[in-house]
Amino acid sequence: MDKIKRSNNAPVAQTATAQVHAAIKQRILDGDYQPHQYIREASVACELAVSRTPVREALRELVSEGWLEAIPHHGARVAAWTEKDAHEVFEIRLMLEPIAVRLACRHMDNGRLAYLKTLATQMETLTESSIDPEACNELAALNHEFHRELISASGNQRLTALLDGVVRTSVIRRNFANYDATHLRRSMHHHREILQAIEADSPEWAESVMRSHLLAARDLHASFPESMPEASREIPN
Amino acid sequence: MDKIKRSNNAPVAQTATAQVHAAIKQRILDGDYQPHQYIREASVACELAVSRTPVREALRELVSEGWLEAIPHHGARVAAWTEKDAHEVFEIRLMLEPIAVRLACRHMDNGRLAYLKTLATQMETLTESSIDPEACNELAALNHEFHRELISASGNQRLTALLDGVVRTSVIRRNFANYDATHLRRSMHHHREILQAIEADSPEWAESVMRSHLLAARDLHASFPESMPEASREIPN
DNA sequence: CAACCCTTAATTGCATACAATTATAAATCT
DNA sequence: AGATTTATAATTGTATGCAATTAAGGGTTG
Repeated sequence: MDKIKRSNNAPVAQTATAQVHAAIKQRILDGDYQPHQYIREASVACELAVSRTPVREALRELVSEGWLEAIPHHGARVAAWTEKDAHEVFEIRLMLEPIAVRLACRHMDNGRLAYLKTLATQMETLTESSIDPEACNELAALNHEFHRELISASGNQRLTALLDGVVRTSVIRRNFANYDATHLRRSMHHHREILQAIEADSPEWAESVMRSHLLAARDLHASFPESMPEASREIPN
Repeated sequence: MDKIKRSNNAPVAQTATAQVHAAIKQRILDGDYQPHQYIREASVACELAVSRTPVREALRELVSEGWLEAIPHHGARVAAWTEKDAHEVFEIRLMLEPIAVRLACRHMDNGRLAYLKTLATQMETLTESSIDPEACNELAALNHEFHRELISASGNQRLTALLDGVVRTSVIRRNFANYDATHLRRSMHHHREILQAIEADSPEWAESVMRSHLLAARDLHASFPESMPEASREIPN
């Protein structure tokens, strides 16, 4: 009796607008649309065989989600990602996630904890095996799901939605291209330690580890200054 | 040589969509649209003498901003405000604003500080005079501007936008109806003390006062349990 | 009498046509 | 030749008409 889990809160591809929404987001993720490139309504409408109306609505949604930026009477273009953006996101995550984990200690239930453990195990298994691009994608997805589930346990739905938006827009390309074996192992250990702290019912411990986790990730990111030409890389954490 | 300040980042009422956006938001604020009431595209379009298209786009924007909630194939209705919502918002503000003020200490410049002082003075003047409804509106607006300007000084634009959204949706009715003279004086003192801490270049002090400020506001809010029937009141802080 | 199906009304979702605005570029004037 | 102006094309913004979906009410049937 597995409950259906929907990790992404994107609109289900039932209406045309939702389909266009998903399609454009995928193209941004895949790098088909490069930063600062304008997304023309007519082009997308033609390619996806729909009218401009659902395209317009999808673009508007993507703008409000931070994927695109709208210039009045000029259309929407892919949001570029600067070092300042990365800095801002880490600053915000450092304010929210550690305290969120602290709150999560109080509201954690066995089912969720078990799910988090399976996620951690899956990530560890992937880390130990070969590091092909496909595995990197999977690792990134699992990592996001882990963080999201942990935050969700705080019981604060607004907080979950907020962080979802903040973190999501920081992931342009889903790969761990510029990773570091040492960092990766430490990261996996952090995940385990957070779960152990929660089991030990020590909010301060869990909060502290999460803070270390994020600070380590920020440091790693700072050590890759502007290396990628077109789009920012995945930031492991 | 006053620089033009735009405290609200709402779309300027130039395009029809922006006008509809502003109009509906105002109606929500004024209580013309009550919680859980459906906003029909056709009605609004007729009343504002525009077509359904800009109405649709405005509604979609308001949904993404948290003013409305969309039910597929049923339209958008005014988001209701529960005690849980208020709790979540305070929890988030407590995570973000104190640290934001701490950061603001490092980036504060004289011009901004002077502006904050004038805001504080204006609020104090209003507090000392009579408490008519009009003064309450003005006080709430100044209070928002004060907090917003303070957070903005953190230098983190994303953080400013984030908090703007979180706080904004918590204000359904712009009044200080359920205020308390004692709280109000304490609140004004907090504002002054934060500015003094910043001038003294003491981030920890400023952060601590902001935390006290928010905790006091939360406590006040908790002491008015579900008193208002239709829409939530302004939460003074 | 209750449960089910079908019809109907209302509303949103989508497509197309047209208007308004702006960038581009050629042409003209100084 | 350089700057300015003006026409043109491309793109977004808006209006209207139609299709799809859903909720409700009346009718039918067991």
